[in-house]
Amino acid sequence: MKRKLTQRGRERRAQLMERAAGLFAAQGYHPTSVSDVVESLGVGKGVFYWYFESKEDLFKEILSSSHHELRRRQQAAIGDEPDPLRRIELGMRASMSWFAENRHLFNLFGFAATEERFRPVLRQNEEVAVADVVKHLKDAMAEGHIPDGDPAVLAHALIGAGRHLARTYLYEANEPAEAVADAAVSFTLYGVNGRPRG
Amino acid sequence: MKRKLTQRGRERRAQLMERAAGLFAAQGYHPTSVSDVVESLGVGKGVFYWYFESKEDLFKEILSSSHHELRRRQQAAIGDEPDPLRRIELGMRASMSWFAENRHLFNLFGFAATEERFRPVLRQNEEVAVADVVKHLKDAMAEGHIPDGDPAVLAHALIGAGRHLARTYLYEANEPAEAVADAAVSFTLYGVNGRPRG
Amino acid sequence: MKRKLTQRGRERRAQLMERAAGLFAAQGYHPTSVSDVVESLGVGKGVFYWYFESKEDLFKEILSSSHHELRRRQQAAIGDEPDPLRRIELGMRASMSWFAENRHLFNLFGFAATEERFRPVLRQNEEVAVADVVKHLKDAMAEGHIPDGDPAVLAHALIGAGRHLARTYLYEANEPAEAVADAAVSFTLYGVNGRPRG
Amino acid sequence: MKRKLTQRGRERRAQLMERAAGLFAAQGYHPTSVSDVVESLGVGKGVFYWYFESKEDLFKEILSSSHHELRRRQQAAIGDEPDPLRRIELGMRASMSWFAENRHLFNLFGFAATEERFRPVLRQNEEVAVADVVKHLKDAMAEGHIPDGDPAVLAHALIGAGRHLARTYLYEANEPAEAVADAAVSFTLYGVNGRPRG
DNA sequence: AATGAATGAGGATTCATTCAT
DNA sequence: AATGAATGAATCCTCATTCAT
Repeated sequence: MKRKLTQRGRERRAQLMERAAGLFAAQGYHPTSVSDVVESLGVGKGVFYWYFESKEDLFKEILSSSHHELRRRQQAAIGDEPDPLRRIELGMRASMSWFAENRHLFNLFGFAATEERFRPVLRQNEEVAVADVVKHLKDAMAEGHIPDGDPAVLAHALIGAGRHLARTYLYEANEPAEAVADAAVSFTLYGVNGRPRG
Repeated sequence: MKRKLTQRGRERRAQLMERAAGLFAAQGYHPTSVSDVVESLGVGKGVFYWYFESKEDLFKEILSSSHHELRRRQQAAIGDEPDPLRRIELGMRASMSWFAENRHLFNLFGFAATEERFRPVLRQNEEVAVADVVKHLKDAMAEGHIPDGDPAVLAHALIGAGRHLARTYLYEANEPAEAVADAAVSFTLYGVNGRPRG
Repeated sequence: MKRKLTQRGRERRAQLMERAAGLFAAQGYHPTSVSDVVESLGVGKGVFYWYFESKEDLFKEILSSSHHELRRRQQAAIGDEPDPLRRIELGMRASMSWFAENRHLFNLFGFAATEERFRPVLRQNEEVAVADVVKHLKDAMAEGHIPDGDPAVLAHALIGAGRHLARTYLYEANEPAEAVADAAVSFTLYGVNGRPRG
Repeated sequence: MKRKLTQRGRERRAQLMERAAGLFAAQGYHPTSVSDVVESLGVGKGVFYWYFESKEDLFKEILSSSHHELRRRQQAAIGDEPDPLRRIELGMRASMSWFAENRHLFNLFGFAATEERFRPVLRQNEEVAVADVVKHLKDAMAEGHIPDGDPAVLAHALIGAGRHLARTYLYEANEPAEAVADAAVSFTLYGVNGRPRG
């Protein structure tokens, strides 16, 4: 598959993904047909299969490319900040603002978890995310900012907490991203340190 | 619809629901066909439509009847316990053990949230659950066990926390129900009281 | 099949036929299910198959028994009237009043003509009706009331005209039966004689 | 729906309609399945739903497009004939020859009258037909060719008579179209004038 | 790159009919 | 005579995918 795409081709592809993500989130993956997607863009069906191997493939692409995008946001926010705990905070804030802008994706990830064939993508996203955080945590430990411990467990907890807060307060309760980010950061660092810093 | 069912009929119906719930949880709602369900029971396709109006109807039935069952478990556990906080604790423990036995339902509820037509059922379940807890909380406030506050907010928090812990530790991490129940109870009462009791 | 039926049995059977005729006329033969019929009477499905071999059989029964009923009405009206032309007139008037009372059957006969399997019943009804009229016409010719001619052709014309007038004015235009009968009788005798009797 | 069709597409669509009309007429609407139609053309099932929304939709299309075709025939026959009574005659003759070529449609229209959902289409066809004739009748009255009267009533009578003659003599008795047309025209003009023109 | 057309397996649902009680 | 339950073929329709142009 892997076509070489022109600029225009890349735009078309992105357009299809975005439209599909919106429809999947609104109506569900299965209730949304490939026809729905292409018709809503006013193009023929061939277009779809020019850019994607299958509907399933498209969905997986959405899942992983969303994660890529989120990660780019985190990295941009972190820049070359030297303090590892501060890097974690910046990443968390960036994530929260991205979640806020992409609330509809919660449904997609929620759905993906219910079918076996999509779980591998979720797992892979997860691994990448954990590895990122683990890196900062190890640095923090090495530099003595936080007590030693299993960085993977901490990373999972941290990510899980952030995601849960996002889902609960951004998606379900519609709170402002700023406030949720504050809560997440505070909880995160508390948790990481084991107790409030005096 | 509303048929008069004999004993045998009620059993068949329950059997269909249980089998369908299992398949839906394992493969997803859409990928599971009505044929899958009836064939796995070795009965004709008509049987399904004798007991349910549609596949959608069956799924809604599963959602709400699961909630009914959970609630029966809570009520049985609570009995006529007079202390309202203790009632909450008993309810939480009962829920946790039910969650442990019905881990597969997490997938169903997760999926239900992704399609508009199923959300009303979820909302209704939620309302009932909240009302139950609110009752106990009001009693606890009236009797001076906990400070006054908005009982609905507390109830939501309590239920949300319990459900999240269950999903995280029972479903994803496979911890023993007992341990998770302890954590949930402790967290719950902390939260309710605003601080640890000395 | 041919069961020996008790009085109650005959009533049940008649009740089923009447209800079915009503539903068939209102919704169409195919869109009306056997379940519709029995449910609308609040009885089980077994009842239906106790009295009729099949849905098709029931419909044929309705067609031919309706015709029987009409014929009984005609014969009762004719009694032992000696004048053959008067017998035709009385038969026509009786038919018209029966048509008026059973307007809904037009739909059934109209439908029956569209499916091959029901046409034989219609044809048989037709033959009986024609034979009846032919008898009177032959008498009228023998007695010199009308000129000789092919009585079968005349009978067909006569029946066709009557039926068309009934459909047009009773069913579609909702005219009173009396008036339509007058028109039919007048037309009929005109036609038979070739010109008005001075 | 409303697709843009290529030449080939329009042909396919017409082919489907013609084949379906034939099968519906021969076997009845309900006994003819969508599979029957597509299989008899050796095409896939999806083709049907590419061109029609549903079986019901197709049937309605047949009903109204048949009427359109008949009307086109009438208009072609009438051309720019200036005499309104002559226009009616030409229309009647054209209709009769079209009826003769499309005898099978009698069954379809007969069936359509037996189910509520199809009656609106029949009614609409009727209205158009009546309006056409009314126009000519009004002209004829204005020009003094026929006495004043309610043109709608006359139009209904005229159409009804023509249709009945067609059904009786073309469809049931298989007479030649010419002869039936003569009879219809003669009857029609007699009727319109109230008596033969000297 | 893109379109209209076509495929055909698969899915939900209906329903005439039969069966056990 | 009658009921609730069961059967399973048949039906309409959908839709991911492919093809010809």
